[in-house]
This record gives sequence, C-alpha cells and structure tokens, in this order.
Amino acid sequence: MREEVQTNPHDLDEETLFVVSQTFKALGDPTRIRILNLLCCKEYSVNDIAEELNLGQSTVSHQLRFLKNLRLVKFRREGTTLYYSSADDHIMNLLHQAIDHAKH
Amino acid sequence: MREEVQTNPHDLDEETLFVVSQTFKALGDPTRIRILNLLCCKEYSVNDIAEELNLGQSTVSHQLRFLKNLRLVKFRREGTTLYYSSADDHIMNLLHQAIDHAKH
DNA sequence: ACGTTATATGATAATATATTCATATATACA
DNA sequence: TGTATATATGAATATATTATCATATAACGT
Repeated sequence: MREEVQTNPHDLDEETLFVVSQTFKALGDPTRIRILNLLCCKEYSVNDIAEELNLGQSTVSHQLRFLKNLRLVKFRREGTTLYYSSADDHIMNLLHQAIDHAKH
Repeated sequence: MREEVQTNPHDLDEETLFVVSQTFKALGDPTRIRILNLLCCKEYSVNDIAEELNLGQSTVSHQLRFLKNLRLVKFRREGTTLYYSSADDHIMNLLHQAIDHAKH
C-alpha cells in the first residue's frame, strides 16, 4: 500500500508541482532567459553565446548544464566545439508568450 | 542623449528581461504555484488558503504580497476578511499550460 | 474603549542560487 | 607526445529566497 499524501482535490500532486516549479525556475533568471531567447532560432557554441551576451564562459557553461538537465537545450559536437540549441518547443513557446506579454 | 545599452539585436532589453524573469520567478516556487492554482476558479480568504494548502498564515500572507506586487492576484475586503483571487488571466493561462504539459 | 478575529509586517535563520576563479578534461593537430 | 583550443567542473563567495516566530495593525461587535 502506498502513501496518499494528496488529500485536497484543489491541490496539485507533488511530482507535477516539482516539474512545473523547476521549469519556471529555469525561466526565472535573466541570464537563462537571454540564453534561451538567443537559442530560439539557431544553434550557438558556448563561446559564441558568451560573446553575444557578454557573459563569462564558465557562467554560460554552468547555466547550459542547468538547462540541459531540464532538457530545455541539447547540443551536438563538432570537433572541440559544442553547438547548443533549444530542445523544448513547448517551453520556448511559453517563454515567447511571456516576452510578448511583457512588451505589451 | 540617452545611453544605448542594448547593442545586440538578438538580446532582450533590460526592462523586458526584468519583467519576464520576475514573472517566471513568481511561478517558480511550489508554494506560489499551489496558491495561484487554488485561486484559479474562485476567491479565498487568507486563512482558507492556509487551511486548504496546509500552510502557515504568515507564509500565505507573505506570498500573497509577492503575488500582489506583480499584480498576479487582487483582493476585496469584507469586514476583517480579505478575499484574494487571480488577477492576470494571461499568466494563469501560462501556468495551466505548464501544468498540463507536466502531467503529459 | 476593550476584546476578538483576520491579516500584515519585521527580524531571523536556514537554504538555495549565481557568478567567479582556478583547474580539469577532451578533441584536434603538428 | 606535446600544444592549443573549447568546454566542463569544483570550490568559494556573495546574494537572494523561504519559512517561521513574534508582534503589529485593522475592522468589528459589545
């Protein structure tokens, strides 16, 4: 028999809550928003992202790992260079809805 | 003449970045998600929210202030009781899209 | 004015997060 | 094998966030 934690019908189950909050947390940081927005239309190497957005290489790499763990980005290797691109159309769509909304 | 900080056409302006990240930050916490999700369909008093979600009164009040500052919720007074309800249909829509997405 | 109830606020402590620096790894090529 | 380049990683620090506790405020009824 398994624990039934969820008792209130108007509340969300823990798993959903975790996934949703993690996803929005990913979108809740300016640096990650800038990276995702950049990756909207084409792939970029780590260094290109750092240059385009004026960020440190390490910062970009750390944030890409974060986004990769959530499967929001993916990459492909070419020699020593890794080309990152967006991986979740649905979440990218949410992001752009919010950006459009923010711009009025 | 004013400072032109934004030089890269693929990057977002600071104002948009701030609004978007703040909004997603609001949705990036389990407690706030539960509150917003509860307020989806009807209004609740602070104490009712606390009871329904098994949270402290102070916690709920603090989070409601956060959400109110972002105009994601509004309230109406009746005697000593404040009834809170959701105030931004667009953002509530984003939230429910993400919840549906998370539930597969 | 006083007590009661509902909510807000301020301070604190615990935890999480983001960036930076230094260094490690991995691939390519001479 | 040695060097160069691209990226990843770990540690440390600074900052932000969250929940809790105690207390304040605000409205109401007596």
